[in-house]
Amino acid sequence: MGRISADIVSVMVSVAVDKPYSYRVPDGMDVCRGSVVQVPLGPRKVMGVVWGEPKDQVAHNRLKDIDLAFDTPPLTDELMALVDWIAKYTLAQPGMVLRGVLRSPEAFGEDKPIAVFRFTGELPDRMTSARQRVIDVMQDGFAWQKRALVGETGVSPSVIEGMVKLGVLEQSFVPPPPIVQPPNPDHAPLQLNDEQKAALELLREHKPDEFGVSLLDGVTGSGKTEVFFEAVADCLRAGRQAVILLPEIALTHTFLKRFEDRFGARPGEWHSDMTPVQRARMWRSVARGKVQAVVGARSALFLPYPDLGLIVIDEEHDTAFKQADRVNYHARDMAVVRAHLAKARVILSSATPSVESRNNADQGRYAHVKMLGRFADAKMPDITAIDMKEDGPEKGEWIAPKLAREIFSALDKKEQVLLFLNRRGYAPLTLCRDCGYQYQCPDCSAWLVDHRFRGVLQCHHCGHEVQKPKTCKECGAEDSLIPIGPGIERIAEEAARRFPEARRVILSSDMGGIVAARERFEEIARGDYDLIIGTQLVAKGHHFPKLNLVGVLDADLGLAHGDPRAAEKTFQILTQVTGRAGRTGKAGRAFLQTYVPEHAVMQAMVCGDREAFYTHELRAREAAGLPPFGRLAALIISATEHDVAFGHARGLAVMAPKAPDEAKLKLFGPADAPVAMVRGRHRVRLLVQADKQFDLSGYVRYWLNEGPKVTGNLRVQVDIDPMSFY
DNA sequence: ATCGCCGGTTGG
DNA sequence: CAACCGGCGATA
Repeated sequence: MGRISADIVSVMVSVAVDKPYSYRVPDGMDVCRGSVVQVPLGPRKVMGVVWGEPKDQVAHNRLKDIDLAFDTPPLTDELMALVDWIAKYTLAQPGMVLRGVLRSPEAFGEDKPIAVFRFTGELPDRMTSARQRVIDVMQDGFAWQKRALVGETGVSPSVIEGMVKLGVLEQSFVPPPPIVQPPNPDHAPLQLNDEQKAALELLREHKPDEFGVSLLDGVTGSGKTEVFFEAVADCLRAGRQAVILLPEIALTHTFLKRFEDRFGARPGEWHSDMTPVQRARMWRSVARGKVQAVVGARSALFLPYPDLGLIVIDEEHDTAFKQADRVNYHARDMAVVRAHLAKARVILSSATPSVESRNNADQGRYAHVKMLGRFADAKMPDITAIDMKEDGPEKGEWIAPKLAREIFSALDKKEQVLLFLNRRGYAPLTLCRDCGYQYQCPDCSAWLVDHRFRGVLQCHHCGHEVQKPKTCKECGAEDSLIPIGPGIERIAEEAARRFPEARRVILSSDMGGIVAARERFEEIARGDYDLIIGTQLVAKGHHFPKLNLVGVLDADLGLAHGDPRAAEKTFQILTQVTGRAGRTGKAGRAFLQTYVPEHAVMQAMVCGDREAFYTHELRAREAAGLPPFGRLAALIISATEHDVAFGHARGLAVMAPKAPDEAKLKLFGPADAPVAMVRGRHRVRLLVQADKQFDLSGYVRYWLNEGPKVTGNLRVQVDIDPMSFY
């Protein structure tokens, strides 16, 4: 459309409405498709984007004027098409998807000029020592910011103001410096080994201005980052922007430093602990083409790059890329969509690719770039399974004797040891020895987890907490509560008892947030600790060069549950966590405590045979028609009354439209969800399975439109391509 | 008669 | 999504 001559346009507002609204363009305002505007909507003002010509006729007296058009480049057709595509695919309202693009309303102000001071050459009538010091540092003739000047000279700000009044200094305003310096693709190219060179050549088979996806499938320590940095350099040389998406927790100072070392400038950063002002500046700078490379968490995918050329998804298998609230999207899949629209390239990097990506590579849809680490100094860890049925720990202990012996010997040799247990708190269940009462969350079907450090029992689904009672709240018995099963705090307690000499640290996501966790990672890498006791968090952390022994206390994780991805998740986390051992030069060792040593996942781990795992898992998925060979959609119907939720779900089930035979449509449920109640809402689940080719989004949309009306406190959540099944 | 809460509707 | 509107039960 370009320049719009019509005086009425359609505007997508960043509110949960399902289609664009019409607005009048006031005289003298200039807008085009993609213009970011503010419009009145009912009693308030909201952000929106001019989506095109008006589609529907709106009565003239109801039309309102656009308030203002922001001074920012219009959104590209590519980004607008992405919003439409995601809305259609995930069944979210397009306005809500747009909200993820226009993250901060502040983004559209101007950059504030900054005040600087210069020495005029005039001397004050009365010289003081403070004034002299200021003049001394300003002899260089450069402009100084007040803050810097105060820091340099130690004088108070009022001295500077006084010197301005006397005409000794003059104040002026300059535009703020760019948010980042441009990265230089040729700053410090890395020395690649033969395997890395070969991988880079394969990546380069995709032309820089065409769509293409590569799976960079390389074992831990094979040097994938260096390889995709070179692909980023190629993209920058072609004059297009590149973005690297990381799971939030992996977005550390260390990663940014590596980028800076390679490109001579920091990348644009985008993550959750930026202030709104930083966010606004970054958004604006990206939109104006002043940022060539961004490193960020999942939402960095939605920044307004003028000409995006490369998207790297590091740790592509990580479930953190799936957003589970508001709009249900998987950043990895949406990256492929965006790249398709932008004629850009995608690199999916992982040591444990998702089964989906692996299958796409096997089928030739993605280029499969393998790095098996034969040329790097990385050695595969030597993994042993400990059969808990035969060689389990003593009663009241969780560390098997064999593992304990290994820990002693590693500590003797001054090697770091990691004990991994994916369970926060002290004990997952508390019960009364006298009456048998199990402490349960009042609002969820879940046990309350004993968090002994804080003295509370906590629900891990809704966060509900109670002080741990002295007497049983059911029978009143004193000191009768006993912890059942281990959590990370209990392992720490056992470790303190058995390895008192070791310098120990606990790492868990409920202990201080992302920033604290990153600090701990750096201390660990420096060697400040001998024994690291951690949850999932440590698997995603950074490289620990001094770590040589890993003990996985419960390798079975969620294998027993009905989650179709349980085996994959277990394989990925075990590979990651055992891969923490012995990364520099020599092979580390890992021990898996398991009740099912014969399970395919354990066998693949022990034999170091990742291919065996993928072959086995792909075969199992194909036989069951599960992703990537079939498609799934999950519907969670919830309400405060169980019967209401269940009744609605049953109503939906009987109304399910017929699909053609080749769709291979199967409907499961309704059934209570595995976690049947969360935050006081009963949850009932419907699961739809269909052929890979079938338009499942379209089917579900039609179904919900035709089905019974959602009223009262009923809620129907749709999750296309669900990743978890709780 | 009035207040406050809830659920449902609307917004151009 | 957020504001508003109307209905209804609790309250003065």
